[in-house]
Amino acid sequence: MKALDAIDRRILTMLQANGKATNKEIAGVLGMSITPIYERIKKMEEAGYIKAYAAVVDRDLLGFKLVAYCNVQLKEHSKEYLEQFESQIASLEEVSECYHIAGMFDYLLKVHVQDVEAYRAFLADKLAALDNIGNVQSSFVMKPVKWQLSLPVE
Amino acid sequence: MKALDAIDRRILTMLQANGKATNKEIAGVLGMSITPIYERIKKMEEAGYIKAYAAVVDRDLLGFKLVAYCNVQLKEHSKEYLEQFESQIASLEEVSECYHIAGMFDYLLKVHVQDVEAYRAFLADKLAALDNIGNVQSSFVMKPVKWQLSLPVE
DNA sequence: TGTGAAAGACATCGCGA
DNA sequence: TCGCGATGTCTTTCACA
Repeated sequence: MKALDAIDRRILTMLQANGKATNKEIAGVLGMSITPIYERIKKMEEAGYIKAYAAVVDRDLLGFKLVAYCNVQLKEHSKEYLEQFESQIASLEEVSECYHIAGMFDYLLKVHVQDVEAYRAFLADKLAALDNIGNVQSSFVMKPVKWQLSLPVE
Repeated sequence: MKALDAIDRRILTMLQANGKATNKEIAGVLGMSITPIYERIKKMEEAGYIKAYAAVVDRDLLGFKLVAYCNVQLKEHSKEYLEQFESQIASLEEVSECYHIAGMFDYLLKVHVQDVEAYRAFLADKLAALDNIGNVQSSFVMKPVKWQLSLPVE
């Protein structure tokens, strides 16, 4: 697929804001008929520009009262150790995101738990249970100031 | 709305994985008919358990080659300064997430930009242009190890 | 590429158990 | 609360400009 044009990008913006927007709605806003909208979306899905559609749930209502970002420094940095750590971390359900980062730490984890006690249990029983964990520094989210899934594609 | 039961949670799991899953598909998996699925989803939408539906786009394909987490320490911490910083940050399109955190810094920003130069420009022209910015420490994402939007609701 | 129309699938809403 | 059936809407495809 070629690069996206302005129309594709406007469609993406609308779908990021509302994944259930109908082709008809989009066509109406863009002043086009339904078919080209349908075909453009299909192509962007096939080309991977649109990776998925998802329902966004409310963390608080579902009882995940505590979100923490957890910076981790490993002791050993050989390839085997990194791969081992990554596969172990990926299997922890509390960890929704994990990045290998460049900076003062090796990995950054985003952790969702019910409360502070659950976070303590996560650190003590799961994270610290892994070999090779060096320094760990946690930041607790007190207030989300901004959260948007969408990227400014236009 | 009362608390979610096991069926609601299974529905949420499916919708988090695929926001376009049809009621028919879900009904089939859960061994129920379409109507109760439809009504349960409707109730979860109205009660706010489901906040939105969104298309998930591919950052890399769209040219956002650099993701950075940026820890910010402010100089002044009076209410007015915090509110001013938050409203200014929220208007920056590079910032997809911003949290007021407890820990070694005051705020954590997630920043999406095209490349390192764009990040430098963001820091120099936008972030540093704000009053009241003290210490700033950035971590660059080298490799996403795990990324999931969904929460383990079951 | 885009438009318009037609067929099929789905969401939505009564009614009954 | 759930299951079934009717209706309107959307998706999907096809012929054509």
